[in-house]
Amino acid sequence: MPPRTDTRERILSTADLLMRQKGFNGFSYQDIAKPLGIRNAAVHYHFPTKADLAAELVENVRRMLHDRTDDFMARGGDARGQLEAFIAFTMNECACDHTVCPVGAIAADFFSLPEPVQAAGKRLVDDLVAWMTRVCEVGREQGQFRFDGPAVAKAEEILTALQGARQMTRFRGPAMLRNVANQIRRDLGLPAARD
Amino acid sequence: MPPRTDTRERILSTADLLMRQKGFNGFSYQDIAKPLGIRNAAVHYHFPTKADLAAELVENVRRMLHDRTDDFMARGGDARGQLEAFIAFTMNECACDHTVCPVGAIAADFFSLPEPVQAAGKRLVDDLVAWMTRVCEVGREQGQFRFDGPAVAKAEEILTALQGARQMTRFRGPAMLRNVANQIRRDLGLPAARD
DNA sequence: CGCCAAACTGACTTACTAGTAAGTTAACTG
DNA sequence: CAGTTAACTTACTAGTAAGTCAGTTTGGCG
Repeated sequence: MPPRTDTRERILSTADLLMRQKGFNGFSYQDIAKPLGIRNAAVHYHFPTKADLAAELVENVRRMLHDRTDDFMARGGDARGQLEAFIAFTMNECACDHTVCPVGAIAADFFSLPEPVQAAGKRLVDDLVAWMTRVCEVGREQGQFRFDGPAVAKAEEILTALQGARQMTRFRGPAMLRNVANQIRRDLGLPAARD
Repeated sequence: MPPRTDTRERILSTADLLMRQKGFNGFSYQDIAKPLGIRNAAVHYHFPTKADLAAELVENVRRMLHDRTDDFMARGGDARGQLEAFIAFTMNECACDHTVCPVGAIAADFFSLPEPVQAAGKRLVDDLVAWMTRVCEVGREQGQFRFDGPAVAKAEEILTALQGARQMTRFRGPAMLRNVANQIRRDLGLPAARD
């Protein structure tokens, strides 16, 4: 049965935005409660500690990634389509609300994070790398992508470049992310998108 | 004349480490003062606000970069040597103290930062991109590097990949940064370093 | 209707935050 | 030697952080 209110979901979505805009240590339970018109304690009712909240946020992203990619992981498919969808997703989120990805949001503050949040981040990154590695493998086998070296290294390069670009966009504006996305395409032998 | 104590320098170096390990919002004046055996107020004496401290940290990095690269910026030189030195510097810092670069440290928390710190970050990123763009230009002209597209896009890709890799290393271990560095080399037509 | 439990509120604690103000020490300076 | 100043300490404020707990509202159910 559905919950009687959607408060829990609204807390998650508010916290998600705050964490990706300001980092794990850059927002408080007050910052979540105020715009939702609820009290501090209501947030604690749903998420006893901040670690619970952040870990669930990261885990949700991992589940979403899993849902979107498990078909490709199992049966393969259009590698270029997977890559372009990820780039588009990244650019869209970045343009909409100037957020970084959750990995970037917790990576910088890593050594000030509670252990469960660190662990959730590790699981997400492992899944991301596994998926992108498969995308690179399949893309090269099918002749869509051209690159030297192991697929995992190429995958890690693509992911880290996009993550870094999304962060640096805050200093240099959206052109940077477009440039990096295009360079990733060129390196793979794909045509760059027009700016 | 030299200052009568080195407290100011020791504050800077302690804060630098803390900020790059835990992020701007992940450490306090207490965290600086305690290991130095001084009081909270002594830190405020040298750096009235946390923004003053962080902005100076970032500005110091920019000056260091400038000092190390102004000869190359003015007269050109060995592009591959510049790139390799930067990769080595990045890998060394990362391995020593598990820090991210100052850009990464403040990028994630960007929208919770005081304006002077944001501005200092922008200046540093602008200088970094200008330098790496020149490295890519010179490297391609001299036939050391091979890549398609504008040099600035390649430069941004290299910088963002290294920054992202240095962060993700926290989740995946040092192999990730080595992989990314090698993939950057391969993409440029350079031989990968042995692991 | 009355009961129960989920979903809160109000009021609170404890700990820590950045920052300040006034006083102290010790080295240099005239 | 007296005065000045840099470099602090001690003691503090006001605000905010996460987290707790006892009580209240609200909707569903027998």
